[in-house]
Amino acid sequence: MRERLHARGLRWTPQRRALVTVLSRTHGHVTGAVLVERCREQDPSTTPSTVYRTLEVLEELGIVRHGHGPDGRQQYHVLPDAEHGHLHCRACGGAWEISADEAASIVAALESGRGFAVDLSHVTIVGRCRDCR
Amino acid sequence: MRERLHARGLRWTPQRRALVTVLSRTHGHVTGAVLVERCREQDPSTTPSTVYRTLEVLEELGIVRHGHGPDGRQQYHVLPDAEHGHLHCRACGGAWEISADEAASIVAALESGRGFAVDLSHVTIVGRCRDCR
DNA sequence: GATGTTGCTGCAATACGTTGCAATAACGAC
DNA sequence: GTCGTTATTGCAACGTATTGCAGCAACATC
Ligand SMILES: [Mn+2]
Ligand SMILES: [Mn+2]
Ligand SMILES: [Zn+2]
Ligand SMILES: [Zn+2]
Repeated sequence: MRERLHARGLRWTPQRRALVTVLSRTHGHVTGAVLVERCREQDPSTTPSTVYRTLEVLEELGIVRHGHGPDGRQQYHVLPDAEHGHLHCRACGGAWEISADEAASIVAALESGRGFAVDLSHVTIVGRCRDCR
Repeated sequence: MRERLHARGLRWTPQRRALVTVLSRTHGHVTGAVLVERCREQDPSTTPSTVYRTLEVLEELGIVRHGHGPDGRQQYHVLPDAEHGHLHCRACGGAWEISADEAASIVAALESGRGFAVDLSHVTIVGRCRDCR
């Protein structure tokens, strides 16, 4: 991490170290607010603005990615095995991942039809799951 | 409007009348915050909570639909001619609509593969447009 | 180890939205 | 028109996220 930051003229600070530690212990998806809270557990003096700004930096480095839940709140995930989108059932609150394969249809359609490059990590689709219909 | 509400045991209040008036003059997409602002122009005593709660009611009635911009903020649109999704370029801020046809691929894939019913109005896809690549 | 540069932090203010609760008022019934 | 029921409002507090700015500190250089 330290080297990745330095390579871009950025700095390795205690606050960043704390967030990276928190992230390394995180699996699956987390909201930004939860990450702030977990950093506070480590260091109660943690400020939200610093956490959110650090998350932006880490996203630029490709360490994390974010999307938004059905309510628009940020959801982060760390170093996913494979890029994927997100599926949420409005009725039961269930959440699933959309694989690149599954999304290939729309990604290809927008690519060839409009020359548009889709950010699959940021895609969230909301609706009703089989059980809730 | 009055009858649609009464049919469900709901009430036709001045505050709802004001929002409906504002909406009737609205074309395309608007953020929730802008709607609050426009209601305030008509009646400065307007409260955000009332506006947002009324928007929920109107959405249940099918009068409006909402999605979220790339930043997660709410975007409403009134009685669209056809249901559609939303496409945003992260670089230039450009926005386009995704027709039902264009989205048919993914909607069908999730439907047949998982029995999932997609809410296309709520779909927002972010990435880079042809010009910005 | 001291010094200068400049990226980062913390603070305070702001924006957007939601929620609990007590008071209000729309509505139907008489 | 009056009255009772209960949906709705307005308020205050809270949750989530972003931004400008002044002071601080990580880093490279010597
Ligand atoms: Mn939503
Ligand atoms: Mn986003
Ligand atoms: Zn469900
Ligand atoms: Zn663009």
